[in-house]
Amino acid sequence: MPTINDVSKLAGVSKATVSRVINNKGQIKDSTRKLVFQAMETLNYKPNTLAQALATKTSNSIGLITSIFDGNYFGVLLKESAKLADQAGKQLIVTDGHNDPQREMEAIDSLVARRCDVILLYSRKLTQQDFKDIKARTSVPIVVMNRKINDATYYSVWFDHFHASALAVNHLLELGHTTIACITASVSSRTVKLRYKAFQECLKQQQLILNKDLVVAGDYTIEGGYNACKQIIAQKQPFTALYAFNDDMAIGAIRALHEVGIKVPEQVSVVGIDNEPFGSYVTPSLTTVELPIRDITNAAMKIALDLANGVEISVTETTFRGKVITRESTTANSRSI
Amino acid sequence: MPTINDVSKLAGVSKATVSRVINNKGQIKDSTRKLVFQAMETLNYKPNTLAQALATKTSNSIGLITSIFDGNYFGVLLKESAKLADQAGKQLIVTDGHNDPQREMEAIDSLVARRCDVILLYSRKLTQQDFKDIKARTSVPIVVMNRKINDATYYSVWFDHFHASALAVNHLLELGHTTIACITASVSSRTVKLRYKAFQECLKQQQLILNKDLVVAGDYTIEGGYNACKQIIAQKQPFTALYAFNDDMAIGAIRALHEVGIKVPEQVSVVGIDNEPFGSYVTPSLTTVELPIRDITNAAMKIALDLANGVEISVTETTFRGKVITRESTTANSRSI
DNA sequence: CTGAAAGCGCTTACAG
DNA sequence: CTGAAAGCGCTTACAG
Repeated sequence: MPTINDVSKLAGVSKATVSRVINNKGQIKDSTRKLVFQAMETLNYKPNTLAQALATKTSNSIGLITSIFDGNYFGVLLKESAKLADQAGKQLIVTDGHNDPQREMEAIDSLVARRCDVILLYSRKLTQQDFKDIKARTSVPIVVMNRKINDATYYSVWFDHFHASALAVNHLLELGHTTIACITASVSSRTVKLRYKAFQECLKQQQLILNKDLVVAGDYTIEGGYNACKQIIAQKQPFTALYAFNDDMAIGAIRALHEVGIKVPEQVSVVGIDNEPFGSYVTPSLTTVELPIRDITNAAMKIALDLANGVEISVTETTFRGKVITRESTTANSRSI
Repeated sequence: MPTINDVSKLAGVSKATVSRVINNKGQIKDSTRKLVFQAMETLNYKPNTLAQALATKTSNSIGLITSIFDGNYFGVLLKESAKLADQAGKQLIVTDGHNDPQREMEAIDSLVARRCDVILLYSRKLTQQDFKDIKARTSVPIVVMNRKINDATYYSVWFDHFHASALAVNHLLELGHTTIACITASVSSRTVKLRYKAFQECLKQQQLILNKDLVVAGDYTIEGGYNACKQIIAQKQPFTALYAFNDDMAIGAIRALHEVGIKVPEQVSVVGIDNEPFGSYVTPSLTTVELPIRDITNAAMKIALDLANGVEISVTETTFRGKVITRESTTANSRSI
């Protein structure tokens, strides 16, 4: 690979001058600029980004830590991030947090070691204490996605998962359902806790009793939803609605109900969360809560890029809310009419 | 951020010695090693990866260029890559090729400028000539995924898309279908061409006529398949089977058929490609061709890591083949019995 | 408008 | 076993 020295020799100027034309800085005679361009051209020279980073102390890179790699949700998150990073001339370094607090910490260390300008952390497992510890170790700005952080030194962009969950549950309640089965998630994340809490509170508000036999944890996959629903059915207890913590599990549940001859939505209404694209194409089409993943990604990246460019940022917390998409899988509770 | 100099001062040794303990190279007295470790600990020192890269001329990073961000397929590709890179102590830099040859070229340049040890290129648009040009510009090893390259200086790992397509078509032919509608793809990629060619040739082999009115292009989305199928239906020409170039479009097509009262599979059999997880959970469940995306990613990453580590590699081309997964959406052609 | 020199934070022969 | 010095490929005051 040719270096700046090769270019400077061929062009017959100092490397300082070459550097200036590369970065378009300072005054340079047109004729020498031309000379340098020619030399770069014939050598097919590309400045070594690593050396530039070392000299300027900015790496022009953004680190992204995530543990989610499934579904439309993640694809949008990543495509949008890559696009925005690209537009800003930054490179995106993607790291798997393995859904484990320890590994997420290591991922941060590794991105810090690489001197990322800023880190995007889509975290599910770190505790508030962990977040404190991180700040003690590094001064690299961190934008946390999907979590609300009680610490003004963080920038966080998150979904109001309590609200999203309440939307789903209230949708069923409004349709007159009073016995609602629930497929929660086995991962113990803040998101799951908030969603479950909303489920409890919404029932409570209507003075309804939460039957724990009708609550089973899945693993966010279609199959997990299928299995969880089988377990619920095996309880042999009546229910007229089912709420799954994501669309994949809702689809699995519908399949399980279908297999034992329970009709959706005539006998059981089903609602999910995520608004996966296939939801409007399955039969029956799926009622769900849409989370604005594109918006959240854009907001997070905008903050990240501002931070990388040293722009002052005043808002440290941004909240996004979902909305119900009503389709065929939910209907009024016939038994309560 | 503390540097190696800070550590060396605090520990009272030269930075050469610090470097040695960091990299565990050469002989070091236990006592001084301890001293250095202590200093690193109290300063919370992390070596600057960029400086290391500059000094050693290896960046310990792998570039990945892709244009696909949808579906399970991409999630597996990315998760697997991230995991393997991580295990090997490499970082993964992800770049969007924007499904455009020009942009893919720029993406390569940018990864080369960052001195990636090796580049993984999931390309859909570059021509054989483009591949030649790239080689003239850079000596960074490139592993091409999803394409067969007629150039031994490349390493390529690809699906036999002709074969996969033939599997789908022959599956329908074996069930006695003779008039088969086809939802192809509007993107003009090598993959699409190969799949269409297989469609043509399989029909030809059975001396069947290909009715072009029954061939419509979609855009790989569910909605695209839905619209394409509407167009096909609007032709008012009989067909007993439909082959879509991916599962998403197949699902959309089933929905369109459903809406006009055409029963799947009783009146029309439908087959897709990809084996998306939801395929076994929709109604009717979807017959499809599974492409071993996990295998192909592993193979590509293994080659990439070997290249990064200077291991000699003898195989420059690896081919993977899919297999039919038969489910409910296809059945024997009743009219031909 | 341009060059010589110092510096970014590491590694690695070379000497001892 | 350890240190001084040169070098990786850039940038950027400083001088002229």
